[in-house]
Amino acid sequence: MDSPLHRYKAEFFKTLGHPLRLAILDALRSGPLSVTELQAVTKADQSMLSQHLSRLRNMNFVTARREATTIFYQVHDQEIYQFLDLARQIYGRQLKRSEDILTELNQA
Amino acid sequence: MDSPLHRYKAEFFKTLGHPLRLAILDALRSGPLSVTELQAVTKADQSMLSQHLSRLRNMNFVTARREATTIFYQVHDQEIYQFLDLARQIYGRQLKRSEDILTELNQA
DNA sequence: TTGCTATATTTGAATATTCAAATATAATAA
DNA sequence: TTATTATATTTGAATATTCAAATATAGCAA
Repeated sequence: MDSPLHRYKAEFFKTLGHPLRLAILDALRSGPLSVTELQAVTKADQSMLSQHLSRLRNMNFVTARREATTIFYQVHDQEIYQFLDLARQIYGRQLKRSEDILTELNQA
Repeated sequence: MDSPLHRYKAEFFKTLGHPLRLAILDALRSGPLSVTELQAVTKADQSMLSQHLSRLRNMNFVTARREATTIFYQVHDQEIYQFLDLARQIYGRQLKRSEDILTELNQA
């Protein structure tokens, strides 16, 4: 049952499984940004950013376009934000569950 | 911009970033299953399954209940399936893009 | 051409994850 | 009690990921 589909899907989620990559996607919510701008927003250094952008590119989360010497990144599919927001709702509820368990523990 | 929220969110996605863990969640779509049943469905061995179930438990993707000596797992929040299906749509489109690029390459 | 700016890639060490095997625990039955 | 079944945890080696530093490339201007 470890199908190629599950393997691909796992790669998809792994690509999202890094704080900086999530920060990059968040930064691109309001439109394309250059790498320099992303450096400013995310506080990550050039090499880090470039490596993580590369992974996001490979999974087609973002696309890049060159304008002279500057490269602008943008998300490939805006629906990713609907998806990320749904994720937030779900882990919000999962977090709440952890809190509930902690509360119970403290009361006992 | 590497906030605790991005770190938590990354953990959430990382937990989904494994083929067996995705297979487990898929297997639980139609209702709770025991570990033995999950072994049969996923073809994974006992120890593997237990370890991955443990990660899914830690992130509250699943809950376990004991019935005599058998332990049944179920998903904690059914909405996870809506979420996984949305993921499929998105990576479906992302895959399509890769295919398009390949087609272009072959034509050139 | 040289030099400069923006970005990408390579490299190797540090760290984290996975896997398989062995061992541990918990409930029950004999 | 001992044995059995179902599941969980620990351990260490194999593998993958991350990070930081160094190096490479691409476009442009002087």
